[in-house]
Amino acid sequence: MTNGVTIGHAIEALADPTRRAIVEALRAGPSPVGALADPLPVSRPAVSQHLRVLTDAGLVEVTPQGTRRYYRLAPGGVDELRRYLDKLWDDALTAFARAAEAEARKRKD
Amino acid sequence: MTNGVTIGHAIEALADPTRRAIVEALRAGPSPVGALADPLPVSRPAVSQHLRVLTDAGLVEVTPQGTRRYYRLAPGGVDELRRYLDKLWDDALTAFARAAEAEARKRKD
DNA sequence: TCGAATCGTCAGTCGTGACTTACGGTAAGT
DNA sequence: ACTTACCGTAAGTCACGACTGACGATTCGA
Repeated sequence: MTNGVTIGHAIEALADPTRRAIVEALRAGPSPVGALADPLPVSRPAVSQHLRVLTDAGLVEVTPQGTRRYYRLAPGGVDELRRYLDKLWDDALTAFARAAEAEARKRKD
Repeated sequence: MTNGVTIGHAIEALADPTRRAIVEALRAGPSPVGALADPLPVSRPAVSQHLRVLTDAGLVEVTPQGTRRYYRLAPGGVDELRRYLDKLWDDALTAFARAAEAEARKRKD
């Protein structure tokens, strides 16, 4: 798993409540920093730092446009996390099935 | 979104590297605490505390058996997180498509 | 019944990261 | 050119959580 670090970064990025709020806001579409910070209970520099973390994690992307920078969700980064959890869910189910089968076999004697 | 708190707990639980290592180990099947702590670079009490967090998040479940307690992945908890990311991915894609369409329309005049 | 094994909890330490204020830099409008 | 708006970065503070060591509880085997 060579990209496990990246997945770790993505999960750790989404772990912070403020960062999740930013991501939630970006679900509606691209937005500049000020508009993101406005409804949030933290300062604008704090949002800038969070956006930095989200960008490094590959979850958001930027497009400078005049004096403001529009941030948007990066489908690729989200997809990577999604695949990871899909695989984890698969393993959880097979482990569950295997345990159930072992239980049934033990009950039979 | 009444269960947003639970999802937050699940993501925050998976944010810790040690906790992710525990989850990775549980992918193979149920395991007692000692066997989980053995290959890890932390003490057994630390693993116990991590399992407590994972249990509260609904990601793992316990089955006491004699003096030892077998922990296993909880497919339901993982599935909840999976659904959340699926939806997020969906929104990211539609926002992306909408932005592309707007760009195309702007380019046309 | 007595020792050994397995585990959860408690109290305390310590590093990490989220936050604020202040500052500098860049682009648009007048 | 000068002002205004928007933004990233730096330095410093502070709370939270990950970890350890010690202790008590429970269960099984001798």
